[in-house]
Amino acid sequence: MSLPHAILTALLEKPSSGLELTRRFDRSIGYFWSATHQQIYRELGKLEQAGQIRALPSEQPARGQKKEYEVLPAGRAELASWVARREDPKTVRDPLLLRLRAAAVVGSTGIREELARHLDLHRSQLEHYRSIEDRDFPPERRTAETDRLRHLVLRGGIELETFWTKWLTDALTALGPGEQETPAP
Amino acid sequence: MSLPHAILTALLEKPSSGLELTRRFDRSIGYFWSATHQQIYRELGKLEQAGQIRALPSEQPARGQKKEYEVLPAGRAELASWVARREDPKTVRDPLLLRLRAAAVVGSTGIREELARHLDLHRSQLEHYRSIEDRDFPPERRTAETDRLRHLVLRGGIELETFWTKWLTDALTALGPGEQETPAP
DNA sequence: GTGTACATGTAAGTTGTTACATGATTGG
DNA sequence: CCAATCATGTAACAACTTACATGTACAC
Repeated sequence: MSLPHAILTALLEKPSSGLELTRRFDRSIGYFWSATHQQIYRELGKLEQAGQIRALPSEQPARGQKKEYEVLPAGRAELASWVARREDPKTVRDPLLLRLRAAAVVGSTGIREELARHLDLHRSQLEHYRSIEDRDFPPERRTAETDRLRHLVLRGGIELETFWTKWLTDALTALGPGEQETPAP
Repeated sequence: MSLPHAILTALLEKPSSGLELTRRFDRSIGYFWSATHQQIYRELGKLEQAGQIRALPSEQPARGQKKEYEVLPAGRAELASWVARREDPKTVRDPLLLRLRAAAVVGSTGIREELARHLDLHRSQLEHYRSIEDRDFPPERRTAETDRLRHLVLRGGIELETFWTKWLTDALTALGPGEQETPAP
């Protein structure tokens, strides 16, 4: 139940069309809640029907024509109530950890390369977050409530990627350099 | 595409019935890939049809009767190939980070309590993982390949929970003690 | 005119969630 | 016998994924 709220947040930050939202879900807000354009268009339709957003008045509401949305008071109220809601952390589902556990049973052939590849990906994501932090959150911009909150979210991303790079580095060390034996069938 | 592989791994570790699997998905393997009993029964049916597992011979294959499964060679092969497969880390979807970002727009009323609650949950999960580490992975049990891999997975859980407790502690400090102002509508 | 980027959408399938249904076994 | 627990399952829905369809605008 988070996608509609992600969209409401994005639209409050700046009214947008479906495709603009899609692009913003590929950076910024999408770092914490990803979505494809199909999900977004469908959800925009639902939110409009529910009276939480509306399309900005324009001449041609046709296919292929840009359609901008803005949040209505009902949408803002729903978002505020969601922010205050209690919701337990969702149970973890991590394919890489699971694969390592499977490797403990069927043998770890080929998994070293995969770990190294993931390490690269997480390292570059970490660098990317750090450059955003340098650009958008210099020390003097960390006093206003809004900026403090946004910076906290980014810190979450930075520390999460830091965790992954550290754990993957440790894992590669623990696995050792060479080929691993395969447990007998 | 990870649930079938989680089940294959669990069944290789120990042949089980659907309900036993469900219980193991509530601890151990479920710490990295959670699933409900409905998902598990459905997937067991599919895996059996695909010839990757089979029900151990027994008299009554009736409703209400326990049915144990074991992995067939085809299942083990599929699991091994999945372990060696490349798969990018899935894009992040974290409701709590998203909620904080929404709070930056509509105001953070009530979110402090929620962060404190999550901190408690992550702290106790961390303690739980640590007790498992003490029990199952004393230093002398970290030399065999299988044990090293399983320990790595657990370390992943431990460091992930460490990240959350640290970030949540920082977040509560940054938010300060009192009520937060609400941005004007 | 046509290829490319922009922009919105449909359709089908898989995975995950929630609620409920049914039968077997056992302790009191 | 009856309640509680064990055990397997159905059904309906919601969320997400993948592939494709359609139309507009504009540079060449």
